[in-house]
Amino acid sequence: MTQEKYNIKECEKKWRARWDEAKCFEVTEDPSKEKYYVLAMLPYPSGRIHVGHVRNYTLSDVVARYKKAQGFNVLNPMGWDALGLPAENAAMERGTHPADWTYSNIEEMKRQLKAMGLAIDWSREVASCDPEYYKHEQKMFLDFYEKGLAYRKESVVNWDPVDNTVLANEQVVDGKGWRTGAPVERRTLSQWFLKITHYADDLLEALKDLPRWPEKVRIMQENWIGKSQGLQFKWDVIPQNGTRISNRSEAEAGNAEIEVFTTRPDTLFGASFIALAPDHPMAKKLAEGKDGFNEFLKQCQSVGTSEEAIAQAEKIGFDTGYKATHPLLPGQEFPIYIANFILMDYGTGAIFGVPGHDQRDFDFAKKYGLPIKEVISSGNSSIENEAYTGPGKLVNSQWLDGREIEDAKAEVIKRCENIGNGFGTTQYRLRDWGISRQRYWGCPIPMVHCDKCGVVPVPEDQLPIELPMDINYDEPGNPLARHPTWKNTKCPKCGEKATRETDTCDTFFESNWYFLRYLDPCNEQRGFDKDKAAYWMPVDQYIGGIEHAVLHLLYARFCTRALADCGWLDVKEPFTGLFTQGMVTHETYQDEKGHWVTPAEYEALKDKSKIKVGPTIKMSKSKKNVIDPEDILGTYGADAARLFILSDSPPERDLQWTESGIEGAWKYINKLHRMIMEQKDNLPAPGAPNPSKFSENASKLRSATHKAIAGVAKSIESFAMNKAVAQIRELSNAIQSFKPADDADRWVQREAFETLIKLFGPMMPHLAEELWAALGHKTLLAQSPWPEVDESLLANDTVTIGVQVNGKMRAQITLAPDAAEDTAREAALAQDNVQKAMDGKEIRKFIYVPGKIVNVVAN
RNA sequence: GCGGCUGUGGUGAAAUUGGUAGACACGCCAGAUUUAGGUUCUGGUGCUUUCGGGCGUGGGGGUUCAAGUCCCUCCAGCCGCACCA
Repeated sequence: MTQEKYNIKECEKKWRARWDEAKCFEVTEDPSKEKYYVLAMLPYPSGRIHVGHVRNYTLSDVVARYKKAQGFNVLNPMGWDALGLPAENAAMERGTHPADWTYSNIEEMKRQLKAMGLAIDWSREVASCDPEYYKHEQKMFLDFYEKGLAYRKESVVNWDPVDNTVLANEQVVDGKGWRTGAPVERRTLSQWFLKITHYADDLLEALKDLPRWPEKVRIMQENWIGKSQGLQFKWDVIPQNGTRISNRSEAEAGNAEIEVFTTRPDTLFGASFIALAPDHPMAKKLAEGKDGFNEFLKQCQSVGTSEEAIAQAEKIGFDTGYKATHPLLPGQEFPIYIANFILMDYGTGAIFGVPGHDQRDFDFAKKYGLPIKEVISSGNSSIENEAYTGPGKLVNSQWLDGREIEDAKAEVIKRCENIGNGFGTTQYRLRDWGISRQRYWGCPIPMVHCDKCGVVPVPEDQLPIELPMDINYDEPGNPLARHPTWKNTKCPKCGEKATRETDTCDTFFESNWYFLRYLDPCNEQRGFDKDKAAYWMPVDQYIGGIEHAVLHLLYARFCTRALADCGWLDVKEPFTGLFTQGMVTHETYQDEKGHWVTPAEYEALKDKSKIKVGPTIKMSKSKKNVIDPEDILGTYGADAARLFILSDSPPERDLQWTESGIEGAWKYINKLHRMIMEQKDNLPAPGAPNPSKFSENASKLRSATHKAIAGVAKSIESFAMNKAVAQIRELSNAIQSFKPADDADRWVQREAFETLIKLFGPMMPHLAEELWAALGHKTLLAQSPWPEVDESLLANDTVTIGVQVNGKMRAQITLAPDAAEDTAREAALAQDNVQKAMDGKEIRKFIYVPGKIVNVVAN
């Protein structure tokens, strides 16, 4: 028998055109409706969409369409994170202009995304490389500068020698550039910084108010911010000749004190040495010219660059010969070392070593023969072989003896404060965000350098500072800096000749606020209107990859706070809900020679026996285990791709892309189409009155239908899309096995069909529209509400429960859900298997949980 | 080293507050349709068995009438951070 086949390509195209005509997904602020802001992380326009994009945007689309059906005013926008290095690399390789490359990529990717049938308000599309976009970013920077949230300082920076630019701390992974993988070098440069540390505590504390964020991401941010509380105080340096450093030699030495930070002030009496970071300013002063110092410094630098290598490296130190004292430890002198395990970046770059209770100090003390004192004891703890860091009470500590650790900490801080040397303080691991990049394809930093006036901000009315279009990549380095005229300008203050800042912003700046630009994308005067932000913000559901757990998500949280402080909006926490999707993985294939083979090549092979099938791993170009979404959309259509992505694997977990999986989805789509097309002409008209009397089978189907409504809604809301798909398939199975006998049955069949269509609408929107129309509806399903649940149909008349004897399942009985215990007992004991298992033994206990279980305890 | 997550059939996975483990699929087996393959439809499919049963959620132990779920302990894999004082 020939079937009327579902013409996927034409139907999908048709419905996308209909949605466009009806402007289905274009929204405006509507105070009468509750808003819902769905945000998917915006793509970088690399040229082609990849399967990760398809997963991301399918998820956001299901949420958007579902919430819209629920009656929310849903904003679901899309844009392009369009500044960045790949454009420049492409420009160098192909001789095109980064702008041309970027805009043609955007066009291509937009076409691909549109083929997915996403419920996006494209009228709000933004591209961050548009001067109309970065103009507002420049204004933002000026406001930050005004508020002291942007500043310039000379600092040691991470230099990526391949990309020829600076990297933020967050962009250095294992001592290597996050993009290039090249070992980063240390350079001293004058750089622009954003004062993210100003918000360190708020960024940390507010994580507690983000219950709809994954725990994992909150922990990662918490660790990144790295708050620790302790005492900062000073030790006096004694010169080698035994007398205190005089004022004159103090001036020579620069300082006669060493300031340290500790989280364990309680262990003060366990101190046995002072240690400075090799790049500590005092280190040079105390050790310069001494025998072996230069060799020591060299040794410090020879350690590998990876974090792990640094952490595992042997602890080495250099004895300066100087000693230090502290007023709370009268009569004691402590040697001052320079040690490779002390970081200049953290705390004060100096510590006092307590070998008994810090493993690093312990290792160091062992090596250099320094005293190891026990000052904390739990009674059975020991510092014989390793440092003791557990709980206990203070010992060998004079006026602290017997105290609890926390108590002792407070006491030492108090005494230091009393003698005017030191204070309780908080340290953060978080550093300010260095945003200067020595690249062309970024947002120009709107600053001018004037010989007379110094650094002068560009006046707002001169914005945007646009990138020049006539650039070349004939030589390495920043094309902006060597452009013949661009940087020449006049000082806004004195009118004399001046030079523009030629550094551009880190491209993470653009993604700091794009979700705000979506709210008001055509506003020329301001980045966005405050009232619009008041309506739409915060983002209700943000969806994207885990790789942005720290970088982007922390920067965006910072930026929203900074903007709030500059009066741009009143919300300071941008994303109330966050969902991080898993990766898309695929099997790997290698031929006899070990060359990687693509899945498409593998499928096309007649003889697959010579191919070695390797592990399923994240799709990567180098392993060639990549699926091109374009092929999938072309072959199976958008709905099949979307369905497959939502089926089986929970969205937070990795998704294994398989040929059989996508085929299965495609078959199901055809099955649904066939099922409804075969029956549609037998059904009553849309909106026919409820016959109110139903056969038993029809009642069962109604019950299944309404259970599915409640079940699918719950699953979607908890991001269990795989379960939602399973519930939809369960309903369609029930419908398929239902054989209508009369008009009432056919009414029920229509109800079930229509419900089914509405339930899979968010997932397979094209098919849903097609079938919705086939059932005689003139309206768009995309504009129809979610079906209502008839609660009375959710309860079962009877329920089948298990009967256990001594905890082992022996039989099943069917009862009313609220059947009395006597009824249950009678039914249970009437079962042959139950009698057999009881083997004539006496009933000691009879447990009956209505609707759940019977357990007969007999012995 | 520290922190987190995960471990359930051949595979992806389900399983309210502890209450019939394996829903829904993929694959596989058998049958029907088809010239054949594919599609489609029907049935079966945790392992094992002497067909009575027995055993099953990474291993071991515990609590309970009852444990994938709670507690203790060990193991494996993945991810993040890593000399942070």
